Formats: sequence, structure tokens, C-alpha cells
Amino acid sequence: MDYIEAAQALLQEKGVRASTIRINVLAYLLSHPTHPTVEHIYQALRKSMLTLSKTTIYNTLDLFQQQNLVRVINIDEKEMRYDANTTEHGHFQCQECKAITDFTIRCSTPDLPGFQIATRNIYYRGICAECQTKKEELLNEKSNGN
Amino acid sequence: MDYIEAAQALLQEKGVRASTIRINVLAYLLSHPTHPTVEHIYQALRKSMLTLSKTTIYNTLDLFQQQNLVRVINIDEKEMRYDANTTEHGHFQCQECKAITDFTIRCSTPDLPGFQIATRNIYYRGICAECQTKKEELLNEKSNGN
DNA sequence: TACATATTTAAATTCATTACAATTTAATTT
DNA sequence: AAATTAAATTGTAATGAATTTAAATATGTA
Ligand SMILES: [Mn+2]
Ligand SMILES: [Mn+2]
Ligand SMILES: [Zn+2]
Ligand SMILES: [Zn+2]
Repeated sequence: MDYIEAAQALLQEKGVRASTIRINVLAYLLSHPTHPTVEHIYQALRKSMLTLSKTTIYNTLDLFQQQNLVRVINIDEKEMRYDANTTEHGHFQCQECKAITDFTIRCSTPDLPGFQIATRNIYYRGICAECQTKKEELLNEKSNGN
Repeated sequence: MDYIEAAQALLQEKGVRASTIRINVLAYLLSHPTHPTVEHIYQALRKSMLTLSKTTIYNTLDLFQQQNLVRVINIDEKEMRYDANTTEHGHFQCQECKAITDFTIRCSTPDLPGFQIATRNIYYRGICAECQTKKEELLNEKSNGN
């Protein structure tokens, strides 16, 4: 089953009309688990849907959020990011390459009695393993070169 | 020791010039552990500092962040919030009363090997204990009244 | 087909944050 | 003390993602 079919099936499950735009937005999110921005989605879909409006992307993603088809990731303080993976997981943004990585996490919160938790967002920032390696290599080259 | 003195001491520790504005912004944060917005701080200090500029609040908070005197809380997707408590703790925002509560948290993250973590932000949303009680009381009244 | 409803579009607006140049204040040097 | 330099503060304008509005288009049903 390709992403288009998967998106269509998910929309039908939720009782949401599976319009072309909705299918394509959801399929894009499923096939690009990189936490894209509205702009990313817009620019990608625009190529094949010439009259596409950015407002529609916003509306569609709002609808998806209400239906728990996507979750909003606010780790990047500039733009919102969207994730079709709605299972519990944390997000790590690299300060070098800006990439956002998923990670599994288990938390214990002793002092929230009587609180009703609706959503959890766990955001870490730092240097990803890849960029860390690159930095070390660069450092080694320098010390060898001199 | 009052908050003004505490703020002054903290600034001196960091080797930052303890100007009147800086002392007052930091003292406000120390005395209002409610995660205020820039607007909150600005409106409060404006009363005693007539020519205060909002830009200065932004600049001051940026400086504080660099010096690890405050941490930025991005739980409220509209406005940034600031916290003079820089120790590890999570934040819970009530969807009813909008209040932001601190909570202690312990997390294990098995799959981030080689990643260098610089900052952690843990945001929960839902209904706080107080609002939860209020809602239940309202429900009881209704069922008794009818 | 006709009509109501849902979806999509484009333009205008909002508003927190940032950029920047000008001014004021404080520290350092003559 | 005066002059010079550096730092802090101010006000205005610009930025840009997100929202609002209203109009256009598509879709389902009778
Ligand atoms: Mn994810
Ligand atoms: Mn806090
Ligand atoms: Zn990286
Ligand atoms: Zn509450």
C-alpha cells in the first residue's frame, strides 16, 4: 500500500471526507517523517496543484490535529512543525543542522495529582550524533595539519 | 535578603553590570514565579520606570538567557514565557485557567547515543487539579438542582 | 437540475518578535 | 574636570508566521 492509499484509508477511518488536498497533505506527512513546516508542505504540493493556497494547508492541518491524525511540534520557535506519528515520543533538534530527530522516552511525574494530562511535548536541543562526529573530525584534521 | 538584593547578587556573580533595569527585571522574575510574558514584566515595571522600553525587556531577557539566569518557556504558543528557576523541571499549562505549574520529572531516553543534549523542555497540557475540582462541583450542582 | 453544505482560495490583518539607528548613561582616559 | 570611549536604553520600522475574512468553487442530495 502506498502513502496515498494509506492516507485515504486514515481519512475514511476518521469519517473525514477524503478530498484530493487532504489525501496529499497526509500522504506527504506519512512519506516525509521529517517534521515539515507548512511552507515545506505547501512548496512540495504546489508543484502538482497549481492553485493550491497556503490557507488550505493551515486549515487541513488544523482539521487533522482535531482528528488526532497529526501532532504539532513547537520545538522550532519560528515555525510550527507537523508529525503524522502521533505515538508518544520526544523530539531532539540539532542546533547545527536543525534536523529534528525522534526518540523514545519514559517519564515519571510524581507531583501532578488531580491533574488531567491531555498532551505531552518533550523537546530536547543540542548537537546530534552526526554533527558531533563531523566536529570531532574537523578538530582532528586541524591538529594534524598544524 | 529581598528580591532586589538577590537579583543584584546574581548579576554580580555572572559578571553582568547590575543596572537598575536588569535588577528590576530579574527581581520581578524571582518574586513572580508564574512564568510571566514580556508584556507582564513590561506593564509591571513601567509603573515605576516611566521611559522603559519593551525592547529593553527583550534585550535584557536575551542577555539573561545567555548567562543562564533565566530559561525560556515556549509552552504557550502565542507568547514566550520566562522562568528564573533554571533547575530541571517540567511545565504544565491548564487549558482552562491558562496557569503554568511546575512539576518534577525524571526521564530515561535510551536511544540518543552520541547526542549532546544542551537544553530540555517538557511541556504538558490539560486540566489542572483546581479547575478539575471546579468542573466536578459544577456538575454535581447541576444534577442536584434538576 | 436546484439547492444547501463543505471545501478551497486570495487578500487583508494581526501581533509578537527582531533589526537598527539614535540617544542616553556610565566608565575610562587625558 | 574635560574629553573620549564603551555600554545600555530607547523608539520606530520591518519581519513573517499565523489568523481572519469574504468570496469562489466543488460536492452531495433531493
Ligand atoms: Mn516525531
Ligand atoms: Mn517553572
Ligand atoms: Zn545535526
Ligand atoms: Zn486550571
